[in-house]
Amino acid sequence: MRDKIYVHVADDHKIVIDGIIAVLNTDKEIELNGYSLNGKDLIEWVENSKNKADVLVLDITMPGLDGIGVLKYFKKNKIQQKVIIVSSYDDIKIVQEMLKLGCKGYITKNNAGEYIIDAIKTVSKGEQYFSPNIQKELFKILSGQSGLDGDLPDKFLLDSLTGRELEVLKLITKQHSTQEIANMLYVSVSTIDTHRKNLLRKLKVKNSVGLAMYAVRNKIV
Amino acid sequence: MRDKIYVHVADDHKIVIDGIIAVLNTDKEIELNGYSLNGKDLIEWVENSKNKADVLVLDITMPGLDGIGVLKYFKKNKIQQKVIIVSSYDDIKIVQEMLKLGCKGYITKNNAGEYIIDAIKTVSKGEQYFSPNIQKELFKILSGQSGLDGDLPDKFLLDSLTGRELEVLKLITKQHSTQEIANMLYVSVSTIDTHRKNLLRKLKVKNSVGLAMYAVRNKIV
DNA sequence: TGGTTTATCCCTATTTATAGGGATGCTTAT
DNA sequence: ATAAGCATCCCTATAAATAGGGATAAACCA
Repeated sequence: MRDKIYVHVADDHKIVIDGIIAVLNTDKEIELNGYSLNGKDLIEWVENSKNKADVLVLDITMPGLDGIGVLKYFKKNKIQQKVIIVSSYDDIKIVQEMLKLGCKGYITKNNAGEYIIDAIKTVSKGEQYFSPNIQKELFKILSGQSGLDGDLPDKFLLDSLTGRELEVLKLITKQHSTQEIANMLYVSVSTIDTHRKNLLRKLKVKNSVGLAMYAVRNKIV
Repeated sequence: MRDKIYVHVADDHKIVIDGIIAVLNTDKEIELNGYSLNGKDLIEWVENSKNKADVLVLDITMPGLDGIGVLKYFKKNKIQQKVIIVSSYDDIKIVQEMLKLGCKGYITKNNAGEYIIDAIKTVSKGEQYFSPNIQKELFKILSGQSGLDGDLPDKFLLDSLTGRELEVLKLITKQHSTQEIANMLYVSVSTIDTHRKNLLRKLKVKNSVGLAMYAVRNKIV
């Protein structure tokens, strides 16, 4: 067993990585073992580094392949990695989603600095770690005070869209009519109508303007 | 004149502040003079600190009162503060908007660490500073390579909208129908129809989705 | 004062979008 | 193997948006 805990960090904002590095440097047991600015680089690093990191610290939101995508990749390819999610979201449903995907720890960005060292040490021992505010939420669930029947935030609605729906959504944001989209995709107007209907339902918006707003706010376009 | 440059940072994510602090600590000329986690706290600090900071470093997106709101407050109350915006957005129109509101520097988050010290030193001397990627965009604008042969930049289109049209545009982006908007503004459907018609013409877009895209891209919403 | 803009309203007509419903092959996952 | 999800298509209706046109009172500014 190594005497140090090797950590790899991934976040699309370099300044956040700088912050994490600054915090991690205060602890002599923890050693930073490189960082990645997006999910693709991270996976490449993991695949090529022969598992040189004990713990991965990931942001959820990254351009291209994000934290969710990385966890999915790990799950699919049966890669055993201890992952701590650092996220802006303090929504308990997202935490659950991440846990399902196999992450071992979850801390929110607003108090990451305080708890990240604890999180890394705990997770490296094979245990789970959640920052206190998340723990509080988890406790609410266990004690039956939750609102688990509520809605998931936008980011997770996006996951529920099929490839075709996403394609149609993009064309809608380009101001194309249903007829035009049907022509472009060589299908009937009915088909696009159905796709749009499903989009409205899934994204819980009222009309095509809502679809456009959703798309632009979630950086689909 | 003081021998050090005093800096105050505001960002809703503590970890980002940690990152900025870590970077600023590498320079002995710069001294951190507190931080705020939201716009309200920042303004309070500025009002009560008798201008003890030479430069303010602000995130655009913060809960409650954000960077934009802070700049507007400064402008309205004629508070002279050198503000550097640190933002995730690299959209030139947002930069323009910030400049109009009186900010002196603009750097993107993805390379904030690299340029923030330069930015602070430059701005503290009374000059403006933009990170290289933003400079590049600005240069494109100035050299007329930004686009389009004949079309006015969005910013000028925006100026041509009347107050009422802007109001209607905002309600459209909130997914309200013409009928609903008419009820809200206590006017007839015909009136809103006319406003929408004029919006489509002035902004040169095809439909309400186009209006929404315009609005969100120009930070109207 | 006279011209311009703004906000308001109306008409006709066509096209598009929204809201239900149901149905059928085809692939994917358990 | 059988259930679930996906992409495709159809039907009936109504609501809403788009595209022309024109009109008027009030406010604004030169």
